Amino acid sequence: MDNSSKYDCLKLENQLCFPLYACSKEIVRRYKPFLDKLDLTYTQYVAMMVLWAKKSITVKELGQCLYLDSGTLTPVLKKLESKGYVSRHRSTEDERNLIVTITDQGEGLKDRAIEVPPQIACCISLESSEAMELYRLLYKILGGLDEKNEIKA
Amino acid sequence: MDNSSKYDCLKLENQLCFPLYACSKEIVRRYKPFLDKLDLTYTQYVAMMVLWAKKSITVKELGQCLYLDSGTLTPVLKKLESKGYVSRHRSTEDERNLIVTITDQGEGLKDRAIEVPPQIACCISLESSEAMELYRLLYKILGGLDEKNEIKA
DNA sequence: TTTCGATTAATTGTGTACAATTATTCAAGT
DNA sequence: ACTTGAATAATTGTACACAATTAATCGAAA
Repeated sequence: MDNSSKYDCLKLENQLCFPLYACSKEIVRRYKPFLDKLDLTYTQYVAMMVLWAKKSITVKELGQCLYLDSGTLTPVLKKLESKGYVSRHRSTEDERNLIVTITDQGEGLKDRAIEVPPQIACCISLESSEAMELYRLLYKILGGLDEKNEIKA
Repeated sequence: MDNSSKYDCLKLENQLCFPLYACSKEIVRRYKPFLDKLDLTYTQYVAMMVLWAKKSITVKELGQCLYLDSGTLTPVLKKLESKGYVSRHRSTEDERNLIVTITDQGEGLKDRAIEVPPQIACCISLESSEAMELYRLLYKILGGLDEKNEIKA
């Protein structure tokens, strides 16, 4: 018999966003014990990742990398500054821009941070090919969302 | 030439968790204009989804459905109660349990809520088969995480 | 040069998330 | 009945996340 109803789209198990939300949340939670050892939260950790690669970046650019705005980043970066991992200075060419620069101490964290990704990887129960496909699909969605933003912008 | 280094695992573009985190966040943000019309946040919306299906549930069970604890759910459910969408009562058999029940008004929201999923779906730039594969992969990860929890429990 | 719109961070206010703790209730065994 | 340990929700404290607003700066056009 047919149990379908017009309300089926409202069932949690028929949603795609919900497992995305739950999965993200649960994995970030798994990071905590490892990041605690570095005195970092997950948000601080991804910000440091950008800085380990770029050394120096404006808040605006960092926000574009991380999909975060200054409302979120300002307190995060102040926290990282208070821990001595980054410094914050206004650009001399354009004082509207705040430039975040990694410190030697922040650079030093890198060697301890490389222990983290393998320990997270092993709690993701996917085959390598599945992980790659998941990666592709997520960036395909993000790319689609970005496009729609550009239209607005 | 080979540019690889032992720090490659710390690059944002080599992470699987980051696009998961960003994608979840960005899609939830896309819900906002639609959920505003229902006077719901995303968390309140997923809680209502469970209640539209189950009518009545304990906070503990709801938390298991949504991967949330009472620290998050208590204020969310109090908010939904203040809006008149649910009622909250202690179980008479076991007063430790708080039972959340949907009200007629909460039930009434359902007809307006069915407008939401199609409008979100159209901003997810995936083929139907890709969406199904993404769904499968996300639940595979969630299942793996749950298993590891059960060992601890 | 003055003005005015745009850009950028910071601030404000609301609402999650979650770890840790607390308070209440239950149940099993004494 | 009493005690003790487990279970459940609520509370507390910290840290995002984001919309909306504000403040400072820049740049281009009048």
